[in-house]
Amino acid sequence: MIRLGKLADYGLVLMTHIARNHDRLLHTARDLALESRLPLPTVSKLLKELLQGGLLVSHRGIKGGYSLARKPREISVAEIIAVLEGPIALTECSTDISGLCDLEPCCPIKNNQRIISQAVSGALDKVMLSDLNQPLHLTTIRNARGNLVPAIGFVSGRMQ
Amino acid sequence: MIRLGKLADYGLVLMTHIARNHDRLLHTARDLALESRLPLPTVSKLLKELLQGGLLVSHRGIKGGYSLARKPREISVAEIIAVLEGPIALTECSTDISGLCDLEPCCPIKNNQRIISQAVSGALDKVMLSDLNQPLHLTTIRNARGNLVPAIGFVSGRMQ
DNA sequence: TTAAATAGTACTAATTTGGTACACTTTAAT
DNA sequence: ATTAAAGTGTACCAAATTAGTACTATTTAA
Repeated sequence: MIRLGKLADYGLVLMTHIARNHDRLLHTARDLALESRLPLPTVSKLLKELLQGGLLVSHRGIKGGYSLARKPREISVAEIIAVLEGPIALTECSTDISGLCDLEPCCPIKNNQRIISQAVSGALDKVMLSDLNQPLHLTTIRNARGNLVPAIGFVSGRMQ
Repeated sequence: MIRLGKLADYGLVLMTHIARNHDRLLHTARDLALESRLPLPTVSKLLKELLQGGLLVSHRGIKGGYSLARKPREISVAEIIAVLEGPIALTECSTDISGLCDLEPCCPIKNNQRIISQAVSGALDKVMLSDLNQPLHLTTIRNARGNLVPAIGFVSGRMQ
């Protein structure tokens, strides 16, 4: 399974929550922890990282809190994941940093792995935070080979 | 970083190698280990799993070995990963198996997470094993927002 | 019959990840 | 000025996952 760490998952939860309630100016770590049912230390840690990643802005001191640095439709899922888990890459080989792989000078599939990574990151670049707020509904259909493939559509009601 | 385990990475290496040399009828675990510079026990383990996943066929006994179950252009990277690491899903919530998440009955972003997972798996469904053999070349260009995005093109020479 | 190969199971070690604790800084309200 | 509520930074520990290895059984061409 291609895995996204729990922390990145939580981060998506928090960002979605802030985006969904963007009428509220500031969100404190405490409130977000309560509302998302996540432990406060973890929430604090995540908000800190999202701040450092430039996805949130903060106000310190009493009556402080966090809010989105940009509009929900201008923040991609890829960015959120990149901030919390580093650049999206499936293997060390596929990052831009050299010297991590001892086979590097002669590795014949290095570029191919990059292609795979970029396919993933390209897909996640297109999913914006605002998309996560919309009541999208996922169904599956069968393609020519008989495999189940996803189909995304809108539903009329607001999901809870 | 969205991570693919080392073993799945190795698996891609092995599959690519077999696809590249599909003129050779059978590939023994020993040969593949030598050629890929991977430890034999690990290679054996992977080939076994790829066999059980229906991606390889095997011939037992002396003069035995493995070969592809289908043509390289009919095996997707998504399938290989799914065989080695289970169904592609970024979090437990996004698999089809219910009951893994205690927030499930009221989790407002469950479907959204599915969408994210499907974006990834949809992207990897389109990358076939045969694509990994082609001398594709990856470059980056800047998009409207000034971010680097991937661009894939063909190169004239065969890379080694 | 033998040797070379795959097939299956179980275990151990290493790494990564998740989570927590604690001390420091900032700032609105009193 | 003081206080209390909030964010900020660092360091550390525990748990879960993953990687890797060893060993045994089975199959089959020569």
